[in-house]
Amino acid sequence: MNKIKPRLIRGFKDYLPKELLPKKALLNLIIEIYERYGFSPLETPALEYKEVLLGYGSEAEKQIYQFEDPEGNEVGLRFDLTVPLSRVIAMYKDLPKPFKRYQIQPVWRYDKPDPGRFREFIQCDIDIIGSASMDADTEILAVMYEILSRLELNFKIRINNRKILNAIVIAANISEDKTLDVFRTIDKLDKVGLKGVVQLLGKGRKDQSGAFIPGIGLNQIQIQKITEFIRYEGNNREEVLQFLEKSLQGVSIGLEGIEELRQIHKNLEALGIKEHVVIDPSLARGLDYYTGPIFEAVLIDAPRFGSVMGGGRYDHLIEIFTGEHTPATGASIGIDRLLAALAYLKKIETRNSVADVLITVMVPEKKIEYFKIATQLRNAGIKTTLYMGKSVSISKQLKYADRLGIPIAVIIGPDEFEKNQITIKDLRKGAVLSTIIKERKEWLEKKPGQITVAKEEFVERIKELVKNQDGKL
RNA sequence: GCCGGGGUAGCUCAGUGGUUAGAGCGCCUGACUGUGGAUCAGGAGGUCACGGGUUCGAGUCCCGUCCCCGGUACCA
Repeated sequence: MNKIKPRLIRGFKDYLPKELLPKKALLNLIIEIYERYGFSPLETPALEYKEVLLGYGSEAEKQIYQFEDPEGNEVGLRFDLTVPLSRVIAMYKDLPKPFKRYQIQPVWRYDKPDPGRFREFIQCDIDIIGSASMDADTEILAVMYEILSRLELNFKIRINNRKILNAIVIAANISEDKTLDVFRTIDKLDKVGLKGVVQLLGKGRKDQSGAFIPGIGLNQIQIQKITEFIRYEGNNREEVLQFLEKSLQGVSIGLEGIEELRQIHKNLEALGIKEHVVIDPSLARGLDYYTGPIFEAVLIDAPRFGSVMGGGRYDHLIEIFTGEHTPATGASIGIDRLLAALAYLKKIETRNSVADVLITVMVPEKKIEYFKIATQLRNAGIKTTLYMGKSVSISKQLKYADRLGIPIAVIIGPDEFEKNQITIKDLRKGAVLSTIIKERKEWLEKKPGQITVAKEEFVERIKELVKNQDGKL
């Protein structure tokens, strides 16, 4: 028989329990917070009509997985969650507005896979549709702030405003068609540094591999005007606002943007959010649809992972579908990046099993008794697995628990059955001891983390042990 | 998309055109009285990415394809 060669489609990925367990824990935390802020869940189909997907323009076309379905419809996999959201807003006109929703679903993009970047990935979006108020932007920021705080991370949320960036471009006397190029270049500040940005705004630069990247071709005066803003660092939000007010006098779009940030600033003060959220005139973000405040979160202790959350206001996007002015603001969490950063910061636990308890089986004839014990633990809400392998060796079974990362083993052999007792073993304690103990005899005698208790109390004792885990995800 | 480097055991990698392709780790079995780790003894595991070519002979040289890595561009 010809074996089928097992292989994955390029850019796609399996999630084994070891990776999926922390990912699900993180998603649960995110959902809990989204809902606590009153965002309701929304799900939409993976497939949309191509016409819908291309609603925002055809630049997207080459990145969409598309095909003709058996009925002859031109369809494609969604590449983001904003397009389906817009369609929903346009289709269900009786939805009370402002409409607050979260959506956590996979999207597909046919672009080059990179380490940590796949063609199928999950987006975790929150958006508020139908509110032009800065209160909506504040709420989005508050959610981002709360998630990062709950993860006990050292983070910074940078905020800026597209109106301010537009004003800078106007103040620097740069032609309108170059606006977006300028924004994208500013967006590279973290990556290439101020010097690199200056080169890219002007003639261009050579990268590490020696390749030449052409610049935008601005003149010295224009470049200087831009750098004046992006190199500015204030001590607090108020200081940055005053700097901007002074520098953008007379550019009305800029003053409008500053006023918006001032309102957000006041709201944040009222919420007690101060140092972690900063106004940063150098924040640009690459997307062209942003119209107002924009935000981005970075982890100070893991800067190489880049932004882990981002978003902003997009007041003109949804009207492409609705035909009427529909202001909107929102944000998205880069869950894979965030997870990678958490792993790097050693803030996630990696195990191959969800189970907290393995019940070892030494006397197969008494399997009904073992099942009853498993049931007792399960009824108490403890994730329990009963050994199902063929070995009756306790050694094998403990090794099985060890390899799966199951922290607690329950041992019931002839002695325990006779005395109506149960032995509970905390494998984490042994793991610590094993680095010290060199003699097998001593190892066996120590029986680390092991207690034998009356059957009546074993559920309670295990509950305590399960609770006693560190605060990792 | 473009430039560069790579693909040999589950993992990390050695292997000058010349016998039957190796190592370390991991895995499996056993010993050490009903206890993970350590130790000891044994074992399994390979289409040398795939296809073609050169050659008496290819893991090794050449071409193509696929995939991975680094850089760059793009990223709703």
